[in-house]
Amino acid sequence: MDKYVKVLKNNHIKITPQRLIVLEYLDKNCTHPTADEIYSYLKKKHPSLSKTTVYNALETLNKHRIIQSLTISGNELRYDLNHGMHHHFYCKNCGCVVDVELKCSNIEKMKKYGHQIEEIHGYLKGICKTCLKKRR
Amino acid sequence: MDKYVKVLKNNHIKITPQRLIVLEYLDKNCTHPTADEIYSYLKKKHPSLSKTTVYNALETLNKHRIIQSLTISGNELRYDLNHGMHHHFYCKNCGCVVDVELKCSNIEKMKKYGHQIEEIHGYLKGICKTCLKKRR
DNA sequence: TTACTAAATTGTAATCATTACAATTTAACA
DNA sequence: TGTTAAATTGTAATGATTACAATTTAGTAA
Ligand SMILES: [Mn+2]
Ligand SMILES: [Mn+2]
Ligand SMILES: [Zn+2]
Ligand SMILES: [Zn+2]
Repeated sequence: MDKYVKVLKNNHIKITPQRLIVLEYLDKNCTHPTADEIYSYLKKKHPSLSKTTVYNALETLNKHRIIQSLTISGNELRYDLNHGMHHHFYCKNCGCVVDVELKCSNIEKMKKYGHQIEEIHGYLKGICKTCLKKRR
Repeated sequence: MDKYVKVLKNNHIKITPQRLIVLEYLDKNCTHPTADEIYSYLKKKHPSLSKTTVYNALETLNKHRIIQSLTISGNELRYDLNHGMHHHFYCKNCGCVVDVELKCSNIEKMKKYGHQIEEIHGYLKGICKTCLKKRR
């Protein structure tokens, strides 16, 4: 059975071609794309796709914790397959978002505050390696 | 000399009443307000204040690292006086943003990636203590 | 396989935070 | 006190996201 069909089945999500291609796109593109980037790319091969459907699919996948949304860039959400806890770096110059593998020791310590923690996001911002080189 | 005047002077920022009241508001309100919350409150005592001016003041203060902007809630920026590194908790139920004092050991480790780090944000999301109690 | 139905998709319009811009005002300095 | 570059103001534009109603479809059961 198809890998992505299985993911949706396991989460009791109705299987639709639109959800499958959005999920596949996020699985194969680790660029933390925006909804519009996902839409624009998929629209080429699937002209009947609606942007609203992309938003709906992302919301559904997010609710089931299959993907996560990143608020790192401020003016638009970015999406990421939920493959274990990791942090992110955002380049203020080129806008790229890349993974940063850092252990986070804060989860345990948070218990004392009494809030119920459901998500942890570590966002680092600055100028990426590539942009730094170009500036010389 | 007034405390806030001094802050602007030290940063070579032209002193205007609008910048002063925005800065004072953020100093006295640790609620991580949005631009609109700041504007709506100040507008009452300063009817000639423009929302654009609030945005401009926030941008200027942010550029000089006197304040920081938080992208934690996704659909709007929140602002915070820059009083040392600290993390934030966002309640998905009531929308509140509160400080979380956690040491972050990740700054040193980031050097290996080669990116130039200018900001570090730790965002925790879930349901706050108060909302948890109300749900029982 | 077919018919049914709740849910998903689609396209368009609305919302809302933020930014752009041009006219007016003002802080800083000589 | 006069000058001027910068700041403020009000309005219009932008752009991501959401609301909504009409249409289509996935899943189920006869
Ligand atoms: Mn990632
Ligand atoms: Mn804070
Ligand atoms: Zn870059
Ligand atoms: Zn709450």
